[in-house]
Amino acid sequence: MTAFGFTVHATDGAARTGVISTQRGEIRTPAFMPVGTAGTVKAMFPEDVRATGADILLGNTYHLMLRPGAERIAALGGLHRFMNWPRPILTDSGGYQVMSLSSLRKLTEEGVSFASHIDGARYLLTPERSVEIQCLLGADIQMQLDECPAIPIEHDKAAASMRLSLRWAERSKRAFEERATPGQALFGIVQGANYEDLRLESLEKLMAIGFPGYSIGGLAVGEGREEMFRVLDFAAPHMDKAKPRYLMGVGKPGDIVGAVARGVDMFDCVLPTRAGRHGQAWTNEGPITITNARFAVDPEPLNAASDCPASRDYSKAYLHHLFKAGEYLGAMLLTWHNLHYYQQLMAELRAAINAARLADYIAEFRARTGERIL
RNA sequence: GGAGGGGUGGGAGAGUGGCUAAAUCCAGCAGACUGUAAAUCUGCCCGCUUCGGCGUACGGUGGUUCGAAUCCACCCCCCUCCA
Repeated sequence: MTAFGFTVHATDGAARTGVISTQRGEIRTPAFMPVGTAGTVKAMFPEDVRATGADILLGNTYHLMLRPGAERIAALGGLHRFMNWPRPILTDSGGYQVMSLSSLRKLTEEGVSFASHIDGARYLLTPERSVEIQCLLGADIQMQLDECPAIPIEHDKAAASMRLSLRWAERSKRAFEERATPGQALFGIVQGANYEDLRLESLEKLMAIGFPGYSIGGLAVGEGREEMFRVLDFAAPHMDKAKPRYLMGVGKPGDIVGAVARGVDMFDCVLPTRAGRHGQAWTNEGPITITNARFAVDPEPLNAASDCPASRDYSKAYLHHLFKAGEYLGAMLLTWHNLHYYQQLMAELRAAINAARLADYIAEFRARTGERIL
């Protein structure tokens, strides 16, 4: 049994490369984790996800507890076996659904009660139950239940929310220590919206509780890139350098590049998969919408030099046609391509940090994509 | 030749006197998507526009009416059945 651990290999400014060790394998950081909410990275075979370069996937407490149910997955051998992904899995706690399903839930000190979006049945998700579910799933890295409020939010509301998440962090850790098996890890989540005093209070108290990794939650929720980077600028330097830092739910390639430069080690985002299903593809020159009329007769692939079949072996005209015709393969190919693009980006960032030339890489990235990265 | 039904915006198809530049769907054009209630959602979609409007428009012509896609007359075309 490999104990959970994190080793930093190289640094370049605030950025660093490293490896997270888990019982199911190593995670090269900075890492991008494809999102497999309901036990599948939508429109992808697990082996193809791995082939893009993913070391770890994200799964979801809320969706899996509703269907097929955490106990059933446990009875079937756990989530890894269930979805045929033998490598590490990180599970979200359901905290994001506190925001995204705000119309279907009720928040109390005890926890969150949801009316299932599937059949309306009521479920109570407490910090303890969330940990229990994540243990039943067999998640290698678990998240504490938290409240993820959208920005803008008034200071006093953000403070109350952040402190509730802190109390839930303590309860989550207690439950985790009772239940988890060796090799699993539970991360605490820093909240506090875009208020420096709240973020620092959250960080300090979370570190006092003590976690093997710290997530930054409640960003990319409406504040914009510049504001998100401002929060990272004042929060990241205070985070434990020896522990992985996970920026939850982020983001666009430009967001990731900027956050890596500020010392973030882990990311997840639905964007490459969702946008891929919706016809958007990231290229070295930035994102394109494959359904645009100009691609109808474009014989070039998305990236002729790529080692990803989806990027290299199909013309834009063909991809355009698949989307216009509503064919599944279009969504499959663009998802595949986008996931590969993201993993390629992470590999390039790691290589740049290891070579101590991240600033050059970012300048080059900005020049070719036109992205604004402060 | 007779009887009946019908011709509406790129397509399908509502509408049967004013609330109609005309529902809805599709096609088309563009945009959004950040710890996934998302193979989803939003906007545009006759022309011109200084975005307030202006012009033209529901097979054709003429008429009734303050007002017609809607009522009347004739004409043209399409479909079904009978001969």
